[in-house]
Amino acid sequence: MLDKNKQLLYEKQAEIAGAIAHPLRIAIIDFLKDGDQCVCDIADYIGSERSNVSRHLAVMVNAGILEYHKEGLKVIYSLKCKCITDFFTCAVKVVKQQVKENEKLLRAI
Amino acid sequence: MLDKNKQLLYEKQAEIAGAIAHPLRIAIIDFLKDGDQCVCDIADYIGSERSNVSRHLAVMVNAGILEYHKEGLKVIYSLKCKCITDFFTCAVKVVKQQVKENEKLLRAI
DNA sequence: TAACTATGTGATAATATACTCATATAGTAT
DNA sequence: ATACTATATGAGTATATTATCACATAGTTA
Repeated sequence: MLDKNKQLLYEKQAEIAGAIAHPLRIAIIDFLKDGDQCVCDIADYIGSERSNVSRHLAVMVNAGILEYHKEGLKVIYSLKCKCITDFFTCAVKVVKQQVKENEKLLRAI
Repeated sequence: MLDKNKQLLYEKQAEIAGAIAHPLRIAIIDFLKDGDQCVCDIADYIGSERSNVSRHLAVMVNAGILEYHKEGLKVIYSLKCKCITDFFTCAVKVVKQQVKENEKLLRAI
């Protein structure tokens, strides 16, 4: 059975996974991988409203995967833990595996 | 700007992250790490209804991170891609970092 | 000070997720 | 065939997430 401590860790980990679990947030993480960016540049890049981007950023800061600092009017966001990109490496593997299976299926038709 | 293909990949990756983003599902993944299991044993382990567990399993199969095979009445689930545990390694790092920061904060009071 | 720019937040509506209970399905055993 | 066990699913409710708009805040510049 699950003990309380493990459960607590699972909740925290679920929050972190949840903070990644959105196409726009993944786009943001992928963008920040190549360097820190302010909200307006992120918004331009992913093509969404600043208020919306601001909220998505807040979700990720809250989960502990992003950090930020202010520069004048701008707020610059950056990845707090580069290891987060390991997830993407795995996710790509999973997607490739699925594509392979779909190809097999297609050939069987 | 984001191109269509990247956007498609981001959506798929978000689905995978979403399939991890629940305490019970993380508990299940952690449980399956040590060996394949049937629904009823998973349900007993995490302490939730079988119907609920069945749905959580379906989410993960759908996202491509679990697979299953039938053995008589039982359905045995297993991790499809061990690399999924890399995410947990990173998540633990993130959590530890947060704890450290909280300790700093505490000492400042 | 006034106008401006970047960011964040409250309120709302739309949508998605999660859990529960009852029921369906499929395989097993008597 | 009947009763049983494991699993999955439909329906309903409760809750959470997301996007949008309007507005608030904070720093900048004229």
